[in-house]
Amino acid sequence: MMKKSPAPEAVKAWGRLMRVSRQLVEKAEDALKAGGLPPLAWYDVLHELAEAGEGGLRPFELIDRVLLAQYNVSRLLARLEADGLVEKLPVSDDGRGQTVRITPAGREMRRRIWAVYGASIADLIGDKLSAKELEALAGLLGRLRDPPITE
Amino acid sequence: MMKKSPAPEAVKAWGRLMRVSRQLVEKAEDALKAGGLPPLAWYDVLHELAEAGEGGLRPFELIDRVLLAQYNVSRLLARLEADGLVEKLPVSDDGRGQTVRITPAGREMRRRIWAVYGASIADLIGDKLSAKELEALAGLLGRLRDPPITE
DNA sequence: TCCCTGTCGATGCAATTGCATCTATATAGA
DNA sequence: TCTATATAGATGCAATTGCATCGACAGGGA
Repeated sequence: MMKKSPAPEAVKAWGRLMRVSRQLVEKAEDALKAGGLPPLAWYDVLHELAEAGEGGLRPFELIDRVLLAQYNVSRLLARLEADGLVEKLPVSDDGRGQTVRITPAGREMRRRIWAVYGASIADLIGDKLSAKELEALAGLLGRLRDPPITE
Repeated sequence: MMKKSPAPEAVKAWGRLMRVSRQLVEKAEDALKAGGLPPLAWYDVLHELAEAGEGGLRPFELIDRVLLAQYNVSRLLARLEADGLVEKLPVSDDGRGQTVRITPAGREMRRRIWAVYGASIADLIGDKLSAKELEALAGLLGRLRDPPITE
């Protein structure tokens, strides 16, 4: 079995991607912490649930949207529920499952997190690249996604 | 105090960056795990130490290179030492500190990890973008770094 | 109907991480 | 010199994460 060697350009881009993404996440998380707000993962889940609307989402649907492991979603939802940010509803046609819906308090929390998170995004990347460059970046990253996005 | 709102292009690029980087890290880590190899962080440290050569590095120098918290470096080095991959030497002119040097076994481990890690890089990004595109990506990411790289 | 297999979501336990703090040494200033 | 402050690195403890598994229900086939 033959193992590939990556091109030098690939190694360089990989290194940058790893370092930059970690730096950015860390700074965004720090900003939230400084504001007494919960971690980014909370935002991601609240965001998805807010987009899903009144119908809510099944936990397993959340899993691939937010890219978290099943047990992490399970525990994160338990915390969100304990804080009154989401509610779990039994689902009629599947006795195993449940539907998770965002509450008004959850929407408010999402808004508060966004005030800080959005500002971080503006600071960390919005101010550093032009609109064209940001689109170019998004385009390149889209092709690395799984599944890839071919715009 | 006025909070900025990010441009839509910035939000889109941010979202892609977050999702793609997590996906890629996860896949690379999975490949290592499947090969019975230690996590990426081990590679990063062994790599820096290998580059540093016989002189080794002080733990605090490692901290900003690998972007890990001080306590994580401390514990990671303890594990690497327990596995015989690095050795800690007292440093003459500073009684608080130590110098960490990679051992032959450490170099060998680095080589083994790279066989898998490098192949992941080739698969995950080398095969998806051209050399020109990879350079463009690295260039854009470099400007997001702290400190930014202006090539 | 009764398995058998698959999926949904939760959880016990071990490993890892984060936070705060500690010890030891260095350095600067009175 | 003596004291105060800063830096290097380690570590106790709590919170989080990963892994494996579990219990409950669904769906299909005999």
